[in-house]
Amino acid sequence: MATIKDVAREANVSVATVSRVFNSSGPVSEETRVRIQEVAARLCYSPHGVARSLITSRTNTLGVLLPDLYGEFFSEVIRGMDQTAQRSGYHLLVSSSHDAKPEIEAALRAMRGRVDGLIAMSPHLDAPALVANVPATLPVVLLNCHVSGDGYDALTIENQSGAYQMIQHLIGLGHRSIAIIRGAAGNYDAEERLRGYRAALRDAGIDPRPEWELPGDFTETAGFRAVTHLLALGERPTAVFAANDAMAIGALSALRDADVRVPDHIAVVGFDDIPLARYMNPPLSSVHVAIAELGTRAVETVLHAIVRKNEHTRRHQRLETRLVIRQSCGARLPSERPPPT
Amino acid sequence: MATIKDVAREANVSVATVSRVFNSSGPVSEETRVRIQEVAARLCYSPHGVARSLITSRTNTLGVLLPDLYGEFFSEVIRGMDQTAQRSGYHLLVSSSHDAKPEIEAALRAMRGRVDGLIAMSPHLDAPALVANVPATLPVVLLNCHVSGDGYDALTIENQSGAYQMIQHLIGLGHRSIAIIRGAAGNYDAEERLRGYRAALRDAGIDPRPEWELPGDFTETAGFRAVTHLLALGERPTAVFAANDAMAIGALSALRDADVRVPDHIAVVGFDDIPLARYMNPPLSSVHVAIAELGTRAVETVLHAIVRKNEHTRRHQRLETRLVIRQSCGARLPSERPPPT
DNA sequence: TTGTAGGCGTTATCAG
DNA sequence: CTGATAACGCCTACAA
Repeated sequence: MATIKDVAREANVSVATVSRVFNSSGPVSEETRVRIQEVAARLCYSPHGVARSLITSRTNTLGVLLPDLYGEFFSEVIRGMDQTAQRSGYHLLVSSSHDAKPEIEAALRAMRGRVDGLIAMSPHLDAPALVANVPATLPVVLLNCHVSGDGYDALTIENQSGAYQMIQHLIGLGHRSIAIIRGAAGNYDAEERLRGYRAALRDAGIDPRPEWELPGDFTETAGFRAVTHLLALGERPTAVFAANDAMAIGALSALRDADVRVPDHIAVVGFDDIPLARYMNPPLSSVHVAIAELGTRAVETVLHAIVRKNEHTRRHQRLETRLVIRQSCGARLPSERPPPT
Repeated sequence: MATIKDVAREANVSVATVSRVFNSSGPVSEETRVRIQEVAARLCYSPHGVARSLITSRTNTLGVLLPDLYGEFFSEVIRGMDQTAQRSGYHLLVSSSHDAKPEIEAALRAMRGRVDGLIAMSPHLDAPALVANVPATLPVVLLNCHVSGDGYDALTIENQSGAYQMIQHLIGLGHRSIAIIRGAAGNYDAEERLRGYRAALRDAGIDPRPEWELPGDFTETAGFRAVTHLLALGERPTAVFAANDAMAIGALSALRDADVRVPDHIAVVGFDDIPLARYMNPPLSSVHVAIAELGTRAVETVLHAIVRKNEHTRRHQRLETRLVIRQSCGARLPSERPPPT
């Protein structure tokens, strides 16, 4: 590969001048500028990112640490991040599928010196682990994590109120026996959604039934199994709240196999409102989360911390949710159709 | 951040010795080794990746260029890539959502000097664009692209035979009027799947019906619209082949809305066999593609080209597909259940 | 407007 | 076993 020196030699100038034209960082006569650009084009020269990073100590790269996320949630959040990062000339260094703590810490260390900022979404991540494994000066945004204090920027979904509203909606439809398929153990979102579920029941004066709090892990299979288990129980709830849409889809599938009709015999609702939700049979009622927006906001926040370092104040942002009522919960509403555009 | 110099000074050794213990690249007495490690731990030192890259000219990073992919296909392919890359100590620099050619070329250039290899999945990418924008020495793997000659490693799905087999299966079930919902215009996979569809009809002596080759773009919405359009036509096919599962799901949704029963009134099949396919109502027959495996193979190939540079020979690999028959196509088979594990 | 030279943090090549 | 020292490719004062 051609280096800045090659270009300088060919164009009969110094490397400094070449650097100037590539960074617009100083006066260069029009004549030499075009000559240098021609030579550069001919030699297929473009600045070596790594070398540039070393001297400027900016990598134009954001680290993204993700857990073992499946399906549309993953792709949507990455899409949001990438689009926003690209607009500001940043790249994404992605490291995913981390579920064990030592693994995460290793990934964290491996990113050292390679990124200007970090977005970490990991249920197993806490402040001490961060302090020990990332330089204190590196801007970090915690995504859907437990946040302790305000040592870091944090961005979470309004899980609890979302779940609360959904359960409240079911109660409003007359349901009093409502099961939940819980998210992965130890997961922050899972815990908050469970909290919202419990609070809504309590506030409606409905006694909690531990046997109706079914374990899950956010996969379709878990939803399928939970419902299979549920149907084997003596008494059956009239509604099921899955802590995410993937599990709700698994639940729908199990109910269909058992010839239990939705929503006639049992109502099913989910959380996240992934794009597919509206195409389910029946269309799935869910708690809408702007997933791509979550990625966008995370990147915006970390970029702000990087670019406007001094005027940046750390804070905890929460992403609003809203109920999307379709047919799976039995509410009689004007049916929803895909967007006309 | 502490540098190698700081450690050297604190430990009363030269930087060379510190470098040796961190790279196990030379003899160091046990005594000084532990001393250096202690100092390094105390100072929270870890080698600066960028600086290391500059001298070793290895970044331990793979560039991944993706189009505007949606849903599970995207997440699965990234998962496969990341897992494989991690195992070999490589990172993934991801750049996605590229649909316009100039955009792709810019992304390509921006990766220069930042990656040891490149995996590019882009319908709009061709050999000249690559030659002009990436150093000739950079190992490149083309994913699901048109391949011209053997200038690059390439990895594609057996689209045509997969589609052929699926149509053949439908014909075997007695269908003779089969529509297709096509993939995005100009997309390589889309074209090949269409080719397989046409070939299967032709070989069965069935005349092609241009009005049953519906346009699509791989989204659920496109599948929904295509079916809506189809139902408005005078004559109606007895089976619909969607060029991917997302469109098949949209199709199912539209049929349900129109009270057309699947598979009784019309058969529906997809392509890709995304994890969700088996949870559809009815469970979706599809052409199975090992999506994560696609990512894995791509990374393995590019790593081979990097690590075993001299003994690497470029080639075109094709990923096998296989038919997964569930209920949406009306074949009477033992019903499939989610895996017991 | 242009050139010179120092240094970013490492590793690699020599000597000792 | 250990230590100087020269790269790696680039940016940036400072000098001309």
